Parts: sequence; C-alpha cells; structure tokens
Amino acid sequence: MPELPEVETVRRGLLPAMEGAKIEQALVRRPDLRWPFPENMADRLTGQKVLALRRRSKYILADLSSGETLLIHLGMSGRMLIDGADTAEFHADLKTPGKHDHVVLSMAGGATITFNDARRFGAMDLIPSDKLEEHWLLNKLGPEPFSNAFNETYLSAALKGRNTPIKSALLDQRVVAGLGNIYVCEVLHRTGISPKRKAGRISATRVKTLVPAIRQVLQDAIEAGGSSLRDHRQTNGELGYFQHAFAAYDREGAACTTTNCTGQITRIVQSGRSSFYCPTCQR
DNA sequence: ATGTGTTCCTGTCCGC
DNA sequence: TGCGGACAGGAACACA
Repeated sequence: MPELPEVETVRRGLLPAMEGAKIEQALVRRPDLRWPFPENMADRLTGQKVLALRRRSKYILADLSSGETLLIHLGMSGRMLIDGADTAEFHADLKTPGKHDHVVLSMAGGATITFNDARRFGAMDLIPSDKLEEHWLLNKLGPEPFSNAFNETYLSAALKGRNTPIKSALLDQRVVAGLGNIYVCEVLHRTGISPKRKAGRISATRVKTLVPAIRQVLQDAIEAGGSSLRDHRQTNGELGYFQHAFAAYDREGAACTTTNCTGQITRIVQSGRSSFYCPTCQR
C-alpha cells in the first residue's frame, strides 16, 4: 500500500484523534511485526500524551511526552483505523479484535486506533526524540520531495554517473524519500522518460522537469486520499481514489493518455518489480 | 561502491 | 469449487 501519499493521508486522518491526546491504554497483541517490537512497548506508550504527529518519508512519527518518538511503518498492507473502521471482526470492547489487529491504542478522548497489518511487513519502534535522525531507518533517507533541499541541482548530482535505470534510482530512498512503485511509474509517464533509461544519462532539461513532476504527482495523490489497489484504507475505512487517475500504473494494454500519442501501456519487470510505461512517448 | 535477486507474510485473482 | 501459481504499495540483506 503505502507510499508517501498514503502515509500522509493516514497521518492527516489520525491528527484529530491523536495530536494533543493522551494514550490511555496501549494493547500489543503479538511480539513482533517485521522486527520485534521494542521492549515493554505497551507500558512505554500507556499514559503518554502525543505532542505532535509528523511524517518523514513513509514513516509516521508520534512525539510523546516521555521524550520518546513512536515510529510507525505501514509496510505493504498496514492500516491505521479509527474506531474499528473497516475491520468487520473488530469489536469496540477490544475483546475480540480481528486477527491482523496487532496494536490497539485507546485514546483519552474516546477514540480507538487500531494498527492492522495482514502481511506484517510493517514495524513500530520507540526512539529517543532527540536521537531520531540517527535512527538506522531514517539516517540514510534522501530529502523530502516537498522540501527546498530537493531541487534540480541536488537531483542532477544524485543521478550523476549512476548506471541503474531511472526507475530503480527513483525507488531508492536515499535519492529521494517517499516514492514507491506506483508514483515512480506515474512520474516517468508524466515526464516522458522511459523507466529503462540509465539514471546518469538523462539530459539536464529533463532532470529539471522531474522535480516539479514528482511534487505534482504526490500532491495530486494526497488530495485524492492516496491509491487503494488492495489494502490501503483511510483512517475512517474509506478507499483512496487516486487509482482512478493512473495514467500508467496497472494499465497494461490500455491506450496511452498522452495527447496525440497512439501508444499502449506496457508492463515490464525491473529489479523484480513491475514497471508500466508507454514505449511510444516515453524515451 | 553499485547493481540485482531473494526474502519476509498473507491474501486475492486467474486459469485449468 | 478446488488447486496451483503469479502477483501485490516495502526494503533489508546477501551476493556478484
């Protein structure tokens, strides 16, 4: 599911229930997801006030009054649902939660927030807030796409000399943080760049177009509540709807939507992942 | 240092 | 319907 727009959608959905609110009780229903949960996580969450709810790349960060920050990663199938939204098996009394409801936060304001993750590629960790940037999951991340640090000069330097296809380079979180398979395909389609083109062999003119294109695609997707292919849900259980606006991703065999292009969207596999593109207008 | 393939896990869809 | 295989938003890790 979650690339930057989906994570941002979830963060915004959680804001009214979490920011400024106290975690009255935390329930941790299994010892691990992708990695073991931090020691005594339930105890370290219980009683803490959420001072701020932020996002870095595809991570949600909740700064707690204890001086620790809760890091939340949704992996491929993670959901954060308020008051049991969309989990049919879930009961508000918490006695019979759904089988993939791994962590449940009961907020003092009355909201119940459930972390549901069928595939368990998600993760949670607790990190001293003043050491957050040194954390191993965060310390190699490239710039946020909406930040000033992400610009033409930076991107040219980051791509320079790289022999890997641009598709792989933009998926590399050290180059730019937050893009995933869907939005890389969409960005490359919008900019007319073939996913197969070597990252270091894109003209300066075209690298320049990548920066605003990345921002625009992500912005459009955030405004649509993200993309729901299978797992993504907003915190109220609703689907995102950016999937209806895809120009390339998941459109194998469909007509290219580029003006005056008569091509057809094609699927190829790069580094084990599907790339969707138009061989006619993406060069 | 780079680049690529494998792996974690569950669920869904498609063809036979 | 049932069964097997392909595939799915991520990304660490092992290896060339």
